[in-house]
Amino acid sequence: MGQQLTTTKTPDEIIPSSIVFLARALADENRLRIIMSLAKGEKTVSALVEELGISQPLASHHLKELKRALLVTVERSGPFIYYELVDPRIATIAGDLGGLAAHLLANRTTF
Amino acid sequence: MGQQLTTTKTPDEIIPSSIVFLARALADENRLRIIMSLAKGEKTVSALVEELGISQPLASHHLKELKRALLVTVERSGPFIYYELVDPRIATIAGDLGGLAAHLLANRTTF
DNA sequence: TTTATATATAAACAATAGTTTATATAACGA
DNA sequence: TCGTTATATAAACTATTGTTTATATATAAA
Repeated sequence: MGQQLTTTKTPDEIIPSSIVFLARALADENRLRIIMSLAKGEKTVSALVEELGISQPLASHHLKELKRALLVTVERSGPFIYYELVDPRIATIAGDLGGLAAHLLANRTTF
Repeated sequence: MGQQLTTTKTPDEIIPSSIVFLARALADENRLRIIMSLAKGEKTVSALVEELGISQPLASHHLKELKRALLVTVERSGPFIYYELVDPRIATIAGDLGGLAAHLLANRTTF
């Protein structure tokens, strides 16, 4: 178990695949909203479920993917499980993508 | 035809979906390699096909997706069609993701 | 014109990924 | 230990996406 991220590859091969790996984490609206929410501080699953209006199993599923992508850490406190962003840079990068998207949309010629 | 990116939505809804839209463009290894290659200058389809070692229809397919994501522009010159990155920031952001990925991998506790 | 080259498109298929529903596990208070 | 709450997991289903194969279109040279 646990996705193999490193093998015997040249940097040219390693880097693209690890970029793709993180980009995938941002490429789903529910995961992105989880990331943005966690950027404001650690949260329990139920807090995310309520805030985002998604089902509990769906939240757990996406949190597991974010863990697989090394983006979140998990900590239990009694019956609650807190998820926390490992590195806030992922939210910054998401913001950069949003800025670029806004720029591309504003300057696009074709509809 | 042409994906609807803007509707009557609040910024909270527009921004996530446009981020997801661009993140998807980076979330495939072949598209990412096309972006990285175009970051070094405009290229014809055949040049990309040769450089990346992918089939011509596959290259055309991914280039069409990048065009849909507003990331590339197209220009014909004789029988050749040149693709060019609209904004180099997409490559910068990809690089940022790579830097973060390297950091996450270096600092990860679980395998 | 015909032929060759460059690219796009369409159809079929394969593979991934997201979602729901149902159920299991873990913690804790009564 | 029983019931309740919080979360995870598994299975089934659906939807989306990537790839190949075959064919169409466009340009230009012979």
